[in-house]
Amino acid sequence: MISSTNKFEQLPLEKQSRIVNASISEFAEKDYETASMNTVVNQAGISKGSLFNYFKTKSILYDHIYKLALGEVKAYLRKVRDETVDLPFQKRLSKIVDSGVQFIIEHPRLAKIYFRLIYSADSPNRQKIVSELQVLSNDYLGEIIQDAMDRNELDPNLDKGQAVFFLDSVLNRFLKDYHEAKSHGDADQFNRDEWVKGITIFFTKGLK
Amino acid sequence: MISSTNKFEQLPLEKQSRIVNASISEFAEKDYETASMNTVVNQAGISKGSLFNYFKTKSILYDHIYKLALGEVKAYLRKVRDETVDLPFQKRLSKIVDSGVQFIIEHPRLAKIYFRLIYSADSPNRQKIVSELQVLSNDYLGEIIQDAMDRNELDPNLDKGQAVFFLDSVLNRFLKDYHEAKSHGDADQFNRDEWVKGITIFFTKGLK
DNA sequence: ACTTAAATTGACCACCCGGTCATTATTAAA
DNA sequence: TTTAATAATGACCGGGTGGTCAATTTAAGT
Repeated sequence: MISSTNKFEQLPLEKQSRIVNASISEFAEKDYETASMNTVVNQAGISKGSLFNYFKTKSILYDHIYKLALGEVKAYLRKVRDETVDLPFQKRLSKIVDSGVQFIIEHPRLAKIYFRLIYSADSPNRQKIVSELQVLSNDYLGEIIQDAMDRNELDPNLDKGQAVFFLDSVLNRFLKDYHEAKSHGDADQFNRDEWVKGITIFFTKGLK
Repeated sequence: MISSTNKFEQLPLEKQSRIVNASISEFAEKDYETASMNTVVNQAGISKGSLFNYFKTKSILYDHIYKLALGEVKAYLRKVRDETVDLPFQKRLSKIVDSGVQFIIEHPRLAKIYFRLIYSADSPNRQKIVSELQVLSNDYLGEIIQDAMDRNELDPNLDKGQAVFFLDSVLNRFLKDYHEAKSHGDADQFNRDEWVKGITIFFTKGLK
């Protein structure tokens, strides 16, 4: 079976990266429906026919790009998870937040695509993609919560599903707000350390 | 000063409601850029020229509709706030969640517009609107948290800003997921009472 | 150097968009 | 009933879209 990106992958790497770069910029700036293949083509400095030769349709190109973005996100998460296996829950949590912030700073366009994918509604196959992400997040955060429960750092009678949900809600929302504040210039209303501390305390002790 | 919706408001009510209905449906189904004035026109059974006579531009029509949606949301929130002033924090919280769920059930299209506005990126004046909403939510949840702090139901040394943020994150995410599950048919994986209980416990005691 | 195969191009297609405005239909005033 | 004012219409405009394909350039094989 021949991948549909076969032709693309056989291109010289320099050309590939020009195309990927242009696509990332376009899908970061506009949402799926509004993003324009013409813009990608012009920015990449290739002809329209070529682009449609490499990627049969717009949605196939989008697929390629979002998988790329998602791959980077996953790599980050895996890394921080593996690097913190032996740390207590609070430390782990704060490292996760930290690495999320770091990812946003290092890959602002990929972050934009990621958040657009999660929170917006018009990407193709959105339903399937989002439920895949839910499973991913469930596994990831679930593992970290389970570890903490095993070590008696969290209540062993916790409803794990709910706990994951709460964690996911707050983490994603924090990173999203951070990302938006940063891209609007008015970041640094976020004192990162203070927020990380606040989040971990909140999760362990609640608001009482 | 004459409102730009003046002409529209002088229309017979039946015609108004046909137009509003069609617009709500369209803006609920598609996001701003993708929503089509032609569709609105056809669905409402009026001519294109008329619609553009009532609302000079697409973005002015959108403005009218989103303000309408927001007004309904605010009315709901005000109502539940006033009806629960004397209740303890936990009861209040669960009533708020309940009324959110109720709103989604009663006004699914308005809910869609609301969530699209919050989480999507392409509405006109999005930045301004979102920061207005942030202020609104801050005032609303801030008041409820302050009340609880005054009554010693919550830690009086809480960082109120952070507390509001956590509350807002979890509530919005819960309602958004509930809304999506419902519109995809697979609701009732949400045991409402259990979730409401879980949320209130989480907020008061944390996960420890 | 000649031929053949493959890659690249951009003019072109049908379609849809938001918005306009001369024309027509409706209502009110005389 | 005639006239004047107002409301409603939809063909039309310029522009942009995703996608196609005959023609051309480039590369490979002999």
